[in-house]
Amino acid sequence: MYALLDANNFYASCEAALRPSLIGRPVCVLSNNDGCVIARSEASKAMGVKMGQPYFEVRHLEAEGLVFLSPNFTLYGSMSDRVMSLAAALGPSMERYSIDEAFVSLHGVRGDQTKRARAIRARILQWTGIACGVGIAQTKTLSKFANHVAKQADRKPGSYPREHAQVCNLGVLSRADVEELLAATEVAEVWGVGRRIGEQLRADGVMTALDLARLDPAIVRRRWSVVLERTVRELQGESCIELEDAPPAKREIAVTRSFGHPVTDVEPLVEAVSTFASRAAEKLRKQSSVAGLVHVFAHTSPFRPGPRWARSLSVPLRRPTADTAEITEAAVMGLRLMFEPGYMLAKAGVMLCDLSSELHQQCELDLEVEAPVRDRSKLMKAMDQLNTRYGRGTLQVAAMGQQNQLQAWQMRQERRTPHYTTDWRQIPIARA
DNA sequence: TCTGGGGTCCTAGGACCC
DNA sequence: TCTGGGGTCCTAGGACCC
Repeated sequence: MYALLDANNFYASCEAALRPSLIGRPVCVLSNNDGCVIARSEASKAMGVKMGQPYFEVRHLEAEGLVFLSPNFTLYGSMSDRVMSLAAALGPSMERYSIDEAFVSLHGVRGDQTKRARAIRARILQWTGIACGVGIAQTKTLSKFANHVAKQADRKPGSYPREHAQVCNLGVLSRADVEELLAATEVAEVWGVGRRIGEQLRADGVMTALDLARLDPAIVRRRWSVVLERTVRELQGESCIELEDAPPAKREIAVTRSFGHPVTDVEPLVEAVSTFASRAAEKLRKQSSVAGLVHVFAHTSPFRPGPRWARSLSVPLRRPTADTAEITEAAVMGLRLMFEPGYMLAKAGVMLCDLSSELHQQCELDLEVEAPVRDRSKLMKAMDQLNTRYGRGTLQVAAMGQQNQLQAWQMRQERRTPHYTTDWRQIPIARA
């Protein structure tokens, strides 16, 4: 059995926990640069604000008392830590699925699981001010579904039977009762069914979660995919998706942002990309990985008229590294190579790919006896510790001058190590 | 004027090899 | 004069999640 615990309107709830005057009021949290709505309190949903809706479309609702807030991701992160540490009491192992959701294995947990979940839910609400819903069932997909029922029954009277509000345990229901709940749920609400597949399913007459659960997995595999087949099996009670209590290291790391105002010149872009690369390198070191490839991209807004421009470029690193300066240098290098002036750029980003374990890297370095590189690695660790303690950006790697960067890069090419296989002059410029 | 920022997995098709 | 077939690896793109 699995439990899925999910905080209600998480970012909006965090803000209300910090400022109790917001409780019960219509509140929306906006994305970076106040671009669009990324979280809504119940009262703001009732006013018709949609998830992801641009701020300028709903701004007029301020006059009706709707409060718009810029995001405070540091706050949400620490609130998440507190909620999760309390949720961990549900069972022997837990997977943090997102900032506001966790799957908990209930394997070996005895006694009344519904009662236990209600007690823990109440504790989380009392100690953090965050309200959660809990779904309990045989598989992850069914526990997601149970969680959906728990939340809807709580806030939309009449949607599902009242007794399932806040905590819904499918494990104690009869098969007929579970099917009744599935039949009352649109197919697109099922975890793993998105907009596209949802449309196709409806076109084929599969309207509810029960319709989907009654399909033959083999046919689903042929008609759609193995992914949807797994979803069907999970809805039928066959567990196909395991709990990942020790999350695998990320296979790629991205830092990307939309700009508050369009950017047309290369220098501000270099500054932005340097910041992204630096943040990405920090994330990389946090999971003790090194990257083999730096991917940098920039593009104009897809929503605005005017000439479109979108490019990206992959820069292979001489050797896998987690060094901020080397990664930043590669990203800026790539940016300068692909940049063309005269476009209103709306977004840019840096992605680190070909990630591998730092331990593996250490072995290679020991073989090479490259002391300066090991010292740099220690320097990076010290920098991360300082920045964790005194706040992000306390200590940064100073950007080298443009000419210096080009020269340094070219010099390295000339005396490149055997690990380096690609000549940057041959890197194709990808056009998107 | 103004439209988020991350991630994952799967598949199809091309390149390459024997 | 002749132009296969199967396996593997890689990449791009699509679909999904929050």
